[in-house]
Amino acid sequence: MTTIAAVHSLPLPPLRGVDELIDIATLSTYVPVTRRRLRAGEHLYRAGQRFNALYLVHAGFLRASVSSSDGRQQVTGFPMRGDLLGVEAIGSDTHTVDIVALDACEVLELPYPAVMAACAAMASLQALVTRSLALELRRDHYWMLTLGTLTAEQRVAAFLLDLSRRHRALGFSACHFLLRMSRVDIASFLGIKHETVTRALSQLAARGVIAVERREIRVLSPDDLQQCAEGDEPARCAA
Amino acid sequence: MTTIAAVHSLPLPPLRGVDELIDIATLSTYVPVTRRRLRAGEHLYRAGQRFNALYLVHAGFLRASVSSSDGRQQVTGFPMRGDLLGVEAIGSDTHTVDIVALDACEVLELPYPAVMAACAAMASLQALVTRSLALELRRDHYWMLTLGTLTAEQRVAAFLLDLSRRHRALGFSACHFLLRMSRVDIASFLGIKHETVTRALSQLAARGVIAVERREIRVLSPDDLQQCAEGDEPARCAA
DNA sequence: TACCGGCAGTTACGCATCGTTACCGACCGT
DNA sequence: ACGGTCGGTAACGATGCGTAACTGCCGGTA
Repeated sequence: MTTIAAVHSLPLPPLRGVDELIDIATLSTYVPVTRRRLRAGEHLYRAGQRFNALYLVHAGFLRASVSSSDGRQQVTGFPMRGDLLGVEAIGSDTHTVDIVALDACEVLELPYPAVMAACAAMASLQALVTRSLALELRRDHYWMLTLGTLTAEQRVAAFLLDLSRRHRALGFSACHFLLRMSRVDIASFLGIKHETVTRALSQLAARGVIAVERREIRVLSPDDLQQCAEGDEPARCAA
Repeated sequence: MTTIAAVHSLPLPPLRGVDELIDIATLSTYVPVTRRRLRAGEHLYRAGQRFNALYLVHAGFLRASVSSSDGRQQVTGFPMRGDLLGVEAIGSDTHTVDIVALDACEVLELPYPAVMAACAAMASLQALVTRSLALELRRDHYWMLTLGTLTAEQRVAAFLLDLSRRHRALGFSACHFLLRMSRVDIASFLGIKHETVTRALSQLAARGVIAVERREIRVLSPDDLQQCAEGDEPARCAA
């Protein structure tokens, strides 16, 4: 009621204009863009390190996480091609997030003072950075909603659905892909335990919604998966 | 080990430079700042509405929330003086968040195209907006960590601690304040049920850490509260 | 190639935390 | 005085956690 329920299109697309940003950045004489390769397990940067560059993911999959002084750790996302990393450190002098490559990655390093200087000269670049920041914020809101209101199995379904869509947006198959991250990583991201992730995957597989073989996922019925990721029970047979 | 555990100072301070931004904005001939008053329960804006301004909270307390098409709702924060609202809509043409006043509020409305135009002319204003965005992102990361790794009671303790610190940062008392939001709001924010919030508050009160009388909170022992909000059990007597 | 150790993943079982339901009291505005 | 909303408490039960054992894959090594 009231005006219209808040239906912001939730499964947010990755940053548009990746190539646009690449063009802008590389064409700019202000910004000396360097290409950096990472092997699986290698850190792009760690929390506490001095912040002096933004990074645009060009290929590969990564994991972002934060941790507290008492040792707790929380995965906050799984960046892939098109995502701009490091923006959360703007205004701080050190990073607050750990970024680690899950497989072979290639990122473009944009030295920070230079980027900001270029932003002052190029409104389009500034807009791109700001929009990237805002997009990230909306993405976080989506996951807060998901983690705050859904059960363990629904979270896993929502996670797969998100991965599926992001893969499609990058030109990969939406119904057959590889999980680059471990069960533990998924569990941390979703705020549950890794056994529960396994249980949920098995459950979804048992219902024929997906097929799982270790890290290989096949989405057999996207509609059912969508159903599983939503608020209410998907199949209430007899009650 | 490695470099040093990721200990980014977590209970993040509210945006510094509130008055700075006010000055910049009001002094600017580009931005026609208008003051807007809200009564308790009134919306500043709703998800789906056209995005055409940022808002700087000057006085009062508000509640931010997102919701999904299937009716789920999640409180994402409780903005107060110094917070810049609407930034998450940058790059979108409609809002994705609901903002409602919890008591009498006063906000400064900064028409959006004008602000961005002013940003182009004033690097300091641009920096302020960008930093505000990044700060919000780090705040979200902190709450993801808190909600993902702590038990219900620890979350409530962390919530009180955060409120306490924000009050102090604004010049209010850190050990005696009023909850402007209902138990249901707190529960939604923390990803638990309102009865559990009540239980946790009662439990903390029983231990003498705080005193609760409806919405009136007294922090009797800040250190113990801090202890309760941290990873491990605060008091392991015999085991 | 064959062996072996280690890690990731899976499954089962018992249990604790938190959700559910219900009821009651306090405060608010009309 | 009244009804409604909000808050507090308690009993019950289910979701998901902890532990533990087992499997299979992959690395190294001889």
